[in-house]
Amino acid sequence: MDSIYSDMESSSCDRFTHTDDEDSVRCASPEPAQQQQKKRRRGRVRSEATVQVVKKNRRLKANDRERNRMHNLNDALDALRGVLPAFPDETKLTKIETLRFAHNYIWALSETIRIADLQAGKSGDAPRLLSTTFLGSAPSPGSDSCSWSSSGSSSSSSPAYCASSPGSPTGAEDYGYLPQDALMRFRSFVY
DNA sequence: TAGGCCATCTGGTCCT
DNA sequence: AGGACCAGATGGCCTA
Repeated sequence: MDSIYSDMESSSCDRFTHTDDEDSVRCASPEPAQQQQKKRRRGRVRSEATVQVVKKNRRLKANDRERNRMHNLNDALDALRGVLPAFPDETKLTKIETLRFAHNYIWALSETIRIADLQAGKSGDAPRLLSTTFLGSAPSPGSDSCSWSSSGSSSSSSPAYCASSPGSPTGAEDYGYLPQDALMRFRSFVY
């Protein structure tokens, strides 16, 4: 990072001079005083060096905003991790794992509610769906595990990420979005 | 050491 | 004009 800026300064404005007491950057003026006065009278004429300084400051501000934006995004991801079922000693889910897991989790909850509505007052099967959906033994709407996707208004469609790497929510042994041992513990947790 | 994940910088584009 | 958003590039850290 420092190298980038030092690069910028050295290459784009070789008239820059650095003062020892501050971080500011200045450009030495090679022009005679008379010429400078003319420019000043004409108004908003900026030297090339000044333009470079302005550009650099804008870039630094933009970097700062971008950093904050990404921090906000990460905070939101952390909040999402916080509401997903997890274990205290579990390693933190990666970003993509968090998103996929959340997607599947929401779908499973929706399915649970739907089944519960359908079987209201009949049986206590609904709570089992949540666990079986995550853990691989959920009944699949299609014979192949992941060829089905959420399209249209069907509430029983599977997560759209089903077929995407790294994991399939319906394959018993392939759960790229959750560590294997976590799945084993999650199984007992949900049940 | 290769590969995965992440933070950051950067330039482009769109919007207000 | 300036800010938000996005995607690509880059380099650091960690793990198998």
